Amino acid sequence: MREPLDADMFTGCTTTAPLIQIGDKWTAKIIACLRGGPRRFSELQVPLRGVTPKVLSESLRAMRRDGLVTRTAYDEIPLRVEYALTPLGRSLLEPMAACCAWSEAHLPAVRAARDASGASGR
Amino acid sequence: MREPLDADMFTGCTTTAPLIQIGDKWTAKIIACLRGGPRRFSELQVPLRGVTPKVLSESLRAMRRDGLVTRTAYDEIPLRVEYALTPLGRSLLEPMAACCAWSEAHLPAVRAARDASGASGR
DNA sequence: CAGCATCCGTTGCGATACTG
DNA sequence: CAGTATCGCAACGGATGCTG
Repeated sequence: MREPLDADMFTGCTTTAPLIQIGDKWTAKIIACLRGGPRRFSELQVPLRGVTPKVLSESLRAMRRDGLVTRTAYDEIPLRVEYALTPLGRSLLEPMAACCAWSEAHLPAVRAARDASGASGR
Repeated sequence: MREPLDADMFTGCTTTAPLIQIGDKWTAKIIACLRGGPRRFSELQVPLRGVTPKVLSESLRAMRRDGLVTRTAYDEIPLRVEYALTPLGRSLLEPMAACCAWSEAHLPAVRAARDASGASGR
């Protein structure tokens, strides 16, 4: 007989803590965008189609607070601000790569399973 | 000069597709719970503190549809139903382990960064 | 026991308009 | 250019009660 699940299985789980929000809509993509070096605010808006300045700004502020990115403002006209990954933020690229590899390898299977069960949507 | 970001950088990105919801509140934990073998509905509710039957049921149904878990009902009194990982679902344990490893390694740094910027909350 | 139905609060996200 | 301020919706998750 298998042992019962521990009721406190996740109480101390660091991953549980709502500390880093890479599960939200944009954070992971922002990190991917910054992979090749610093980027400007408006540069980020291009691949992140449809992100509004407000939301992008919120995401970046949260990431700064968590030490994932840095913000550097240059005194120029017009204004220039660049965001870059910190070493901490860069370290996130590894687990992200693992997730992307899984997706590429197994997403067809997921798609097939979905098509199989309840042929039309559901 | 760095090349500009591709506007279509994420348009074909499989990870972008809202196909698998391991980023939601419960899916990843359910997978972790099923790691050691099949579990009953009520067994899952124990470590997943505070999950309501409705939400757990919804999550499990979505996971079944995506081919991550199987559901087996036994004709007994009282009712018994067991959920188990499919090979596909089990394969998710790998990237999940990578994410957990990152958390354990770097979450103290995140916490420190957060404490440093805006000492009290914010 | 294993769920489904209904209602409801919170939150994330987006649209739009405006400022340094 | 790089944001902030306001508004509003829709989706997710939770609470409660009922059924096979």
